[in-house]
Amino acid sequence: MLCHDSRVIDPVADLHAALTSAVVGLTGGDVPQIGLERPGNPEHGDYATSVAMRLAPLLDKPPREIAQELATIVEGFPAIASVEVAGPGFLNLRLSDDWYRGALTAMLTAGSDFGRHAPVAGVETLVEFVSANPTGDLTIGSARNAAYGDCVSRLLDFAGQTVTREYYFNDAGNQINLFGQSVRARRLGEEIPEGGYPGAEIVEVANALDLPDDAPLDDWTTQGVAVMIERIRSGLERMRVTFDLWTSEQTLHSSGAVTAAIDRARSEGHVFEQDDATWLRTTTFGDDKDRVLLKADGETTYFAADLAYIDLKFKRGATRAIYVLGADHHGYIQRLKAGAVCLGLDAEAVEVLIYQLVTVSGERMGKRRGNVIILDELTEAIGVDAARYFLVERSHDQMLDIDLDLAVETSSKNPVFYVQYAHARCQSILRKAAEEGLEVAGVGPTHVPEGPERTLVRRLAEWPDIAATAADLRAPHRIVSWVHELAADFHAFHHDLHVLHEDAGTRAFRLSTVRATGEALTRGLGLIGVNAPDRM
RNA sequence: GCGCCCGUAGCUCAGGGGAUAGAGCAAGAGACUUCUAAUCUCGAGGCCGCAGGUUCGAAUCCUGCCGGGCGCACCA
Repeated sequence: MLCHDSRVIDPVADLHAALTSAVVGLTGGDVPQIGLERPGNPEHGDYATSVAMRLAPLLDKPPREIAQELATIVEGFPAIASVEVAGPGFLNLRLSDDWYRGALTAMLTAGSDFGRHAPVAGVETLVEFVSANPTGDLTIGSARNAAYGDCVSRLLDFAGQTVTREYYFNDAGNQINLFGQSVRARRLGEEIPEGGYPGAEIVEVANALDLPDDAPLDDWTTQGVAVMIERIRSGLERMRVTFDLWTSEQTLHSSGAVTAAIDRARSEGHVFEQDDATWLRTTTFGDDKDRVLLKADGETTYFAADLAYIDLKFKRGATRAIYVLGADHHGYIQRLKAGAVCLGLDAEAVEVLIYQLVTVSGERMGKRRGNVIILDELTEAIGVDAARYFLVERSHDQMLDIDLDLAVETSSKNPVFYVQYAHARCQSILRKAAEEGLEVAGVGPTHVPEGPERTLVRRLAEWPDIAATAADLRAPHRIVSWVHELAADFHAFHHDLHVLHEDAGTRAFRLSTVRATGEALTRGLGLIGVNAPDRM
């Protein structure tokens, strides 16, 4: 596990801390990285550490000898039932009943906050995502952006950061002009212009507008954008993705922010004139080529607005600006970072997350390919829960193929049902316990035998580390994997053990485990925006 | 040509320095008098793309190659 902040309630971190104190006892201060992990092989204990091997060069002693000395110290800890030196110098730890009961009590006490980090002062993270131009409905690619960006936001929030979610939309320039012309053409029954937008949604937008046929193009454009933005917003909301801020590119121009940003970069000495255009010397800071800010015709480029927008993000108080972009935009990373430095900002505070492209049943989607799959179609076809689950099931670094035939299938092949069903089962047991008056308060003093109960509690105790690591790595798919493993452990537990046992002590521990599992599934699924139903 | 991502079981993938590399699906064999069998159990399946290097230890880190995807605008 990684060593995370100890302000989180975390039974495993407590173990880590105990081990650290033992190491300090040996070295007198120096502490190497202490790896503490759950071995795959049960013979290697509940947890194992390789710290003795890392300590060997430091103390100039054989690893097994160091492991033996550590074992003697650690053996006395109440959380530890037994210690064993194994292999080249591993320390295999077996946890005591005490630890299992304590861990379960701790997670039930923390409830939905188990694993949540206390607010970190001075960290204001701005996550800008989706940001698709309002010239059409959101495609499957934007759906991945929405799901991924939203999950990253939830993860960072859970990790104690103050998160603001922002949608930036382009409502100026050529593409938007074409959009406005397309809307008007659709309404008047004329041919859409060359390079215009042929999508069916343009017709719907056109028909929603209350404009006379001879209204100026600007009106068609402005009102068309407003309607399109609302379509996008409500679609995202149905997908449980909401934003704190909607920022228009137009306002950056009209407020003078774009001009101000160019002036600022100029005063920092990074602007130059060439071929009648105004350029930003981004190559000074690692970009492939310099970028134009003002074209020869005097128009600003999209990048000029980007520059103003970066400036705005930090002026509003963000300490970190995260961008979520598709792989086809990876070339923007250096450009954005270099742009920030040209404004006197810190490149490290600009973080660009790239997700790989999405295909549907093996085919790449494109607005000009005529085979577009829209976000709304996806959620209607397979439901919001399944859509969100599948969209973040794989690493964002990995290409994603959504097999619509498979995704539509509502069988046990579908992992989201498997996980949700585990939660429904938990609730079912808890309902029955309540109905029959079999509820018991607390974890109880019972001995916890080796078996599914211990396996399940160990899994549950991983949560704070899983959540913190997923946030650090911006990797919501780790939450998905974990939740699936938890469901599997629970199904096995449920199959092997009768929870509403006649012995009150046994019942107390098992009921507590079921409660903790139900909460963990709700919490974990919540971080990926998937519901945990009480009945199925 | 340059840059980013990927290459692990038949398929889709997990695995961010540790012991015998994991999961789902597919294919095979079993388990329902039960708090939901929408479940569980067991077996089979692998030059971790190739070659070097770092390390006590590499699927993991470094370098080079091979293969696939995506980019490289005074477009947005």
